[in-house]
Amino acid sequence: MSPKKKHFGELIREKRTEKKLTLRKFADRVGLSPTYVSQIEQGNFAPPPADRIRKMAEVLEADADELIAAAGRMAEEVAGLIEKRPIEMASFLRHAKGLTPQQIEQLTKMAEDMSKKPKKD
Amino acid sequence: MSPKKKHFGELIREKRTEKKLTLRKFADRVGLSPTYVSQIEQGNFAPPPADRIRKMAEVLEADADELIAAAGRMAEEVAGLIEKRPIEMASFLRHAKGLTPQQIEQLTKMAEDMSKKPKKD
DNA sequence: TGTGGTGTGTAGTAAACACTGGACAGATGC
DNA sequence: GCATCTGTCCAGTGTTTACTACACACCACA
Repeated sequence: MSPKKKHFGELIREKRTEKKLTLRKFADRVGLSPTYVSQIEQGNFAPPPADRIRKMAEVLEADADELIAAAGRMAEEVAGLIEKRPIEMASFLRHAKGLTPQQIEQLTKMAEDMSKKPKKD
Repeated sequence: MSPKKKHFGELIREKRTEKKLTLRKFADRVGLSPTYVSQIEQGNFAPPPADRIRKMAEVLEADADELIAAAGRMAEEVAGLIEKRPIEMASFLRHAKGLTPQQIEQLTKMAEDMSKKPKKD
């Protein structure tokens, strides 16, 4: 249905070669072994935890969210954001689950406005 | 600062004794060993995964979200809700992070309305 | 022809997670 | 006195996670 969704490994391999980075160099800068990175790029190993992915994004000068999303690791990335109001956030997410990206963005703007002027003026 | 926040273990022990359930009976119905439950209630073991907690809530006829929140396990509970639009949801959560419960509830209502009539009428 | 640089396959590992079993001590009832 | 029910302590275990080391094969090019 969709245009052949590529997995996390393919994605970083692509970004890495674009940056003309060798696997060893890349692994070294991220702080991982070449073996591990190789296996991840091939899709044999699962993507690393979200914080490692952020480091990867930094080295590759890529968008961290895109990589984290491709890795299916967004939940752990946002864990810290919901822990202050977990119940209300859970309720929100259940209702917002089926919305389109545009609708979610609209809600994001509203949230932004709300935090600018906490009282209703 | 706050009124002596009680941890997950204390909470289920409270609910369990309210329901006049013995530790063994409770553990049995949830499908866990008494040892394990005992340690959790004392706070020696970490709370179990979110799905176990939901089972506990069911047995105790308690609110699952409250227990999951107390366990600090809400992230894994909502993981499935964000995986469809992870990037947009992450962006939302970053902006909504500091809001009050009332404000979040307001946004939840808006989300609810949006899913009722997806087109703007 | 060999030296250096590329990625890869196999095997293993340390630590964390999610538990369990069995022995036990203290109170309760007969 | 003893059986039974309560929760607890200690030690151990299987599984998963997040990796690593080493040996290897391939290619370039001097």
